Amino acid sequence: MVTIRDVAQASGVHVSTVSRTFSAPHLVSAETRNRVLAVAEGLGYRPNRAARALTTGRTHNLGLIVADIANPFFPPLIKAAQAQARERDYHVFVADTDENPLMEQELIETLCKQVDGVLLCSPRLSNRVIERLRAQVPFAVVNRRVKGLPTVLMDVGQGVRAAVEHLAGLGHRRIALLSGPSGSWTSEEMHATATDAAVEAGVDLTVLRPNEPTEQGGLAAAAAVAGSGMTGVLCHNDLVALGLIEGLRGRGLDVPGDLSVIGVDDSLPGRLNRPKLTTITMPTAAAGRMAVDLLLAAVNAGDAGTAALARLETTLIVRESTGPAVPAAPAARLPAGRAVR
Amino acid sequence: MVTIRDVAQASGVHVSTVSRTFSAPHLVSAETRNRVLAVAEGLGYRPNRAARALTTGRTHNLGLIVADIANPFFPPLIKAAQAQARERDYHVFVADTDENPLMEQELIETLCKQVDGVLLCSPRLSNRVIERLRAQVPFAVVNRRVKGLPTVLMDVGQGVRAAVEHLAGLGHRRIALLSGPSGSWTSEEMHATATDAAVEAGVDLTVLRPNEPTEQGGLAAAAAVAGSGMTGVLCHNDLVALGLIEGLRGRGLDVPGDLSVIGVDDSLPGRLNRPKLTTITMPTAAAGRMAVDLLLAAVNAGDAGTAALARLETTLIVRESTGPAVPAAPAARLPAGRAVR
DNA sequence: ATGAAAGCGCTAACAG
DNA sequence: CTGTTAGCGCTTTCAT
Repeated sequence: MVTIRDVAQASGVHVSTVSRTFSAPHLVSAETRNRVLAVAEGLGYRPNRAARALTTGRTHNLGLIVADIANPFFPPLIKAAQAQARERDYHVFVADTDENPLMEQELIETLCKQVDGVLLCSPRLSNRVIERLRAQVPFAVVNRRVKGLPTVLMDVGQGVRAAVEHLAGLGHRRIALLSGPSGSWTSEEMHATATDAAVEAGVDLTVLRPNEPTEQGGLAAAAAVAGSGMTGVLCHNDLVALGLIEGLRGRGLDVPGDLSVIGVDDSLPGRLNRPKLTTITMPTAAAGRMAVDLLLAAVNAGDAGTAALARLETTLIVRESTGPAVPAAPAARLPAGRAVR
Repeated sequence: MVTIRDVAQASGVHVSTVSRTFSAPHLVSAETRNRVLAVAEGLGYRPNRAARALTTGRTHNLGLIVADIANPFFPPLIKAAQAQARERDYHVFVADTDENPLMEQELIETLCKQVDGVLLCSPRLSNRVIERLRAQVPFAVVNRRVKGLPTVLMDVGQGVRAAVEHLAGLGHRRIALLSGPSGSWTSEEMHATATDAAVEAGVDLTVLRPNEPTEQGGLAAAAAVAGSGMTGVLCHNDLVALGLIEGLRGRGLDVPGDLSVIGVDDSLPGRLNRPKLTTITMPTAAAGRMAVDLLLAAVNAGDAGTAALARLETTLIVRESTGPAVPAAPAARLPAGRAVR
């Protein structure tokens, strides 16, 4: 292993000069700097960040904790966060908690010594625990409100409102919300906004909860939806929507012919599905970048700065899984298109 | 920050005793050990891994480098690798190269000082460079053959052979291989095996290459496939297959009615698609676990051990995107089902 | 602008 | 079994 000492020796200067060449180049004469740089290059020298961390207290590492790497919601976020971090000369540890709060806590505690900050994505941990842990290491949070922490929220409410209006506009009078796990900020937000929007649009909303946030959850919910008279369904995410469509199909129901289904995430499976899923985009990549920047800002500000809160817009993308309502029961048949409102 | 020194002071022993309590407990009397442990617990002491690394030379970190986190092939592998690593008390840096070899090299070089080993997944780097870099840090490789390096191969050949036989059995006489980027081990392997298998099965194989390994690549290839007389297509991965199906559909061609399409990966989008994609499973999770274990073995053996090579089996999963061949041209109509062989 | 020296948190011989 | 000491690679005063 080639160290700062080797470089110093080979270029005939003291170690501190080499150190400065890398961490405070302006304090070194151009001539010396170039010589040192050349020698370092030749020797293949790379600063040891761990050793540097020991003196500076800065590891230049970040921790990124997610519930489930394999959930298609996360990869774009991870990718963006990791890219943004590297842009800022940070490396990132990625850890998966398997949706387990204890694992999450354990992870934070073992990771915190090697990172300058931790990014929590849709954490399952209680706010209480997060607030306690926060003494150990700076946090930033995605899709969760924790008092005083830098936060990035993907404002699913906007999209939900648009989705409800879209369904109402297509003549759907009875709609369902297939809610996700309770305790999730996104779930609560969806629930609250959908309830409001339904009242405003004059449609009837039934909340079915909680559902596994997976294809299985959607599949299982098909039983409750089919034959219930509800013709429009807003699902917790694309996976649930896809599962629901599958389950409905198994019961001889067509989407969008018989029912309209909307997902959330704008994930790859939804885009590739037939019918292409009408969905609410979650700006996951932007959230990842943003969160890294807020986290880094918090890290560099110490406890000084006020915690930033970024709300990212979501929008409804209308594709093929929604269409005009077809009354299931002998109800008044409405003209196709915008019947209500 | 609470250090080993604080614990030593508070429990009335010397720092080295505290150190031993954590890194070599058997060298400390039960009584002392318990006292130290209790004090440490009370103070919330956590060993600083970076500092430890400085003396031991072991960081207990691993680097995991992939071409594209958002490609659905990788997340299950990342998840499994990361879980396995944690099981062994290792943390993992995850980095995305954006399919860029230079980025890959740069990443390896900056990461290598903070990790005990690097896991390269489907690397885009040339073997020459990898072999040079290997002096810096131990490697393990997934889906690439590099002389002397611990390797995990997902033996796509088995699946490809089965796929070709499956198509032949369904009466397809002219089949296409939508190959991926050249230089990829998996691509080459698919190419070689498909060629062999086609000869053995007595079918005509046309290789279309190279294609972007994405939905777009498949979509673009639809033009070349439609009306070519080829009725069975084996694609580089599920995404390509899905794109192809989409493109075919746009040209009024039905899958599996008019053509049969097979993917590779058994990814989520393929499972959720209609028709459900016939595909070759890639045991990505197993590969991730395995690769971590081989890497750790290499790390602990120094340069001693012989480089292990693990070949993981792949198998064909027949779902809905393949069916009996329907001769496009006035060829002899064969009985449905297994017509050939 | 550069050198000297101390020290970050921890481990690893070596004594005792 | 425990204390002493030196040092990992690097940064950072403080001198010069």
